[in-house]
Amino acid sequence: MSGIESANARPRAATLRDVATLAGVSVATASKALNGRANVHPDTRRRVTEAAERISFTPNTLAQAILAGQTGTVGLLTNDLEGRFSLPILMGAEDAFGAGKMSVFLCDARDDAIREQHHIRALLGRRVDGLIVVGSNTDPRATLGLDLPVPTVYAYAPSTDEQDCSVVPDNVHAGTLAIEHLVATGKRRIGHISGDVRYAAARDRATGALAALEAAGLELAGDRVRFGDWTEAWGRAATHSLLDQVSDLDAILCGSDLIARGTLDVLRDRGIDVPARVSVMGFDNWEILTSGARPPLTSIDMNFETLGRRAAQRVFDALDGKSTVGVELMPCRLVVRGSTAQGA
Amino acid sequence: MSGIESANARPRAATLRDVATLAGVSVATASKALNGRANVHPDTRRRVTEAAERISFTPNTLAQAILAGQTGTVGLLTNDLEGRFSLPILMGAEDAFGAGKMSVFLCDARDDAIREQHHIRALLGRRVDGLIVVGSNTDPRATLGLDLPVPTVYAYAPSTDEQDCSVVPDNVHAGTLAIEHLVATGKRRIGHISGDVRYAAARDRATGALAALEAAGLELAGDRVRFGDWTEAWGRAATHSLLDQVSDLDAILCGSDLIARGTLDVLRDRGIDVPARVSVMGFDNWEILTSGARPPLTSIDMNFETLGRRAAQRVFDALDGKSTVGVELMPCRLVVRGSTAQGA
DNA sequence: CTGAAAGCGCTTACAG
DNA sequence: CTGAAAGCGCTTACAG
Repeated sequence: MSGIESANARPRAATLRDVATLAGVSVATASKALNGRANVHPDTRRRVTEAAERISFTPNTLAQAILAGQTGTVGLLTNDLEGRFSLPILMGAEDAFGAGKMSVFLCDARDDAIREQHHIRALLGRRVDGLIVVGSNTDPRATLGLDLPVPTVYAYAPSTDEQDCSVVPDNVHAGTLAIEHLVATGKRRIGHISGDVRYAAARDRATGALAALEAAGLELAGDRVRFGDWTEAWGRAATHSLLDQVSDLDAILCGSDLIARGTLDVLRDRGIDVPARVSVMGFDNWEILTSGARPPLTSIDMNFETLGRRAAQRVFDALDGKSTVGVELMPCRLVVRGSTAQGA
Repeated sequence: MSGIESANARPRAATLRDVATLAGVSVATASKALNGRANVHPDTRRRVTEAAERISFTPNTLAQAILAGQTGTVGLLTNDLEGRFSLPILMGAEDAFGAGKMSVFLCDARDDAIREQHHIRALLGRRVDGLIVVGSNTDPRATLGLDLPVPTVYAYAPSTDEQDCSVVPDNVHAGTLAIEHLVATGKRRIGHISGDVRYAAARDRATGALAALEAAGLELAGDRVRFGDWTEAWGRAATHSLLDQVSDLDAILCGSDLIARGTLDVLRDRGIDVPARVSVMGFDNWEILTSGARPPLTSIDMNFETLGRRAAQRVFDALDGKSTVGVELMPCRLVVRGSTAQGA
């Protein structure tokens, strides 16, 4: 009873040697049998497989990796606390890699350079095959350096260095898409309220929107884009000011779904029918905000999963030597709901 | 020019042998020098350190792990698409493990048992030291089995098996906290609107709320809890019905922030002052919903980071042999805002 | 203080 | 078809 084994003794996981012994073959043969190599007697293979099954043998991927020089592992370094981007991107990456082929280390750097370096070292020590870096917004971010020993792809936020590989949503095109939709539904007096002008997302969406207005031969209602911040409160304030200035306003494009919620509230307060008199749309297609709105909010989806899949694909490409550099812009997608379409 | 090296040849990462050669010592000595072992001549240590620095040597954690029998790695298996719970839990876990000490594999099973098994196998193959399983809601979920070779902690959703270790938010207490706050602010005619009754979260919060009402010598306004679904639309519908039924209603406790948003909108539509005449609160403390509300919404925070830290702690405990079983309930936290407190 | 040797769990030529 | 040997990158007794 006074044995050396403690109550918490967890049995070491079964090893290939255990399997081999149980099956009465050498480790080499066991390895070949399990890995489907040719030149193994069917009976032997069966015995080995059964032995493996019996003791729940799971090959030690670490040992395999150390030989193969590849770990089947990717590091996803995020700065996005809410997981608004990271999780969809992770899912896209998982899909692209093929279920179970690659495992993903997720670390959160919390927009802190020190913590980021820390995580990078840890990931490199674990010999990840590649790195995907997810920013907290679409502003360009400092590169991790070009001398990283593994292919690195910047997702959502591009790297400042053109030699890096970045995959970001095409916010300019998103802005264009939005205006084209409003124009197609017959709107002509369109205003634009957006978030903090210091964000590239705000500026890019506005750029696309203004270009599309010009292409349609229209002018922006309210003289200028109302930049402010990414809040409902700003959406409300700017909507009041826009309505007061432009009496024949018939649509408001909002820089985010959150801002759009503020806009919808004010229109409702002032008894203005949406979408009949003024239609509204946002960006991000954040379901929690769009689906419960009155009416449900039309929005531009940033296609995060596609983004993640593409980022993973580019890690693969680099691994295959098909390295491409520069910023790749990913298309966004219009999702129409009641705030712009009667009866939608 | 027709060499065998392809354009994409990525140099193999530096190895301890490289360092040793460069420093003119044996691999064994290099290892000791770098790992701060005693009995290494200062000069030798310096030469080795410099050599390592020079060629950016990062020790191969896989090789170390294979010897140590520990990988310093934990698997986080989630089913929470939005990352609403997973990311904060991941962050809590990262903190608990100590920055850089442990790395986390994150996989999303998407509430699919097959995919879950798939990920488990992959994680076990990678010899994670432990597993944290995050559910998509607080309903008990099927156990992964008690014969897992590594300690497993269920977070957010408890395991159905009492022999497993689970860490979940105390929704009953959350309900109590909420009512106590409303009562403390002078409210006496309190109604409760909640989400889908099939969710434990809805039932538990109601249980806590009713108990607190009784303790305060009050009755639930509106006869019964209005269970429905987790949407703003339901919040609106139920609020209308509650207001129509209870003329002297002075507070509405909503089962989630989303429902509460619906409630706030209806109160505003009907010109009822919040919080002076009717105060409102929700659960989850989802900042995107609470901070922009009119007025900002008081809510109960589920303390996800604390939950994650605790889950990680319990993985540690199990690793140390201090294995505890059963469901651990974690306290929630009241966050007061304008919807229950004048001038807050 | 230093290094040769053994070994972690696996795979891959290479003999038999 | 099978197995002994070498080796991946590292660490840890054990001699010197």
